[in-house]
Amino acid sequence: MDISAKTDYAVRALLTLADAQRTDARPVPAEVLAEQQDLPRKFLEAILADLRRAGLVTSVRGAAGGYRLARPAGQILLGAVFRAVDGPLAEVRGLRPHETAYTGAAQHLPTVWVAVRASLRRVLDEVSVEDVLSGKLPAHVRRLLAAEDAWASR
Amino acid sequence: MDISAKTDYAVRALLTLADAQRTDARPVPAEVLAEQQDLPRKFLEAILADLRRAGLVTSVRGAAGGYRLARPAGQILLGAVFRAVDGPLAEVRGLRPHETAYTGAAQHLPTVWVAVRASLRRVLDEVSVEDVLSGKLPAHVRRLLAAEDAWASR
DNA sequence: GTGAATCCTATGGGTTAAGTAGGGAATAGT
DNA sequence: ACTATTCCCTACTTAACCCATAGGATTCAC
Repeated sequence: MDISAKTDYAVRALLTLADAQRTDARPVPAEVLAEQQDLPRKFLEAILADLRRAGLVTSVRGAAGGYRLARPAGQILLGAVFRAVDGPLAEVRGLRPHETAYTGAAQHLPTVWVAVRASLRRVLDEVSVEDVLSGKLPAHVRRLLAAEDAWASR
Repeated sequence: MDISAKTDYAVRALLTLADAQRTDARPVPAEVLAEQQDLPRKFLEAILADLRRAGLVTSVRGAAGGYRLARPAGQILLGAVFRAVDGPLAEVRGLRPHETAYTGAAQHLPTVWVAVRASLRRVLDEVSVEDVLSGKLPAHVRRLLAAEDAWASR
């Protein structure tokens, strides 16, 4: 699982947007988002375009323009952000996990790939931008973090 | 999460190897593994070299040579296979999840990345080659698969 | 109309993924 | 000793992708 710079930037931009909207309803220019999280502005623009096409943000053109969350931060799931900028959560050689097929000793492998995807969904489709902003993650996610070596390398 | 062809091939080769060893102790040539799972032979050779360096298989050179599992299939975890051929399970812009650092609204983001990694570990570091071969996955993995839409796209 | 901002298309450089090619080194069977 | 088999190693290729950047066209508040 390589979380791309694109996805990382997208989440950070949305967090910054969510934070700004708590005190100010005006749209936030890409330039400001880029500054606050130290992101390359032109690249960020392309990412915001993806997020707009996916319906996660809305944009306002012209002077005093910028970006807004398309809905409350609590209703924007990280899974949606991943899919918007990087496509499906899990793929195996370009196939969706449930589309893979094998013969012989590898017969049951699709089950494993589907389980991998399901475990990603359990995190990404149940954590919202609001959750991350406030640091209050769902209980079952906190339970994952409680594993003794969750913060250690392997 | 893109599961690479390399990783896919590695797991399939190990499954085939485990299967063969249930009835025959002789080492299995790369050519045979390639045939049985329809993998490009030369590419597979490179992958088997990774697995050998990681201590997952042993090799025997010369006529009547081939590959063997370095230990019982029940003691080879998928996580080890992933790491052997593709490096760390999760990375963010080239960093390990626990090494990421952010300011401002993204403060709590490392927690999320660590949770993502933890959830992958819960599957990959608890399922062995033997489990996949027999189709008998651990209970908590089967529970993931029981989610109503585990097999559906999103 | 002017300046601020998004939107669109094109482009580039570097890295990686996936696979190929060719031959050297070891070994079992004869 | 010879031969066929098989692993081992280095180098190469080809295409795709990732991470941007450039330059302008369009929209809009004032």
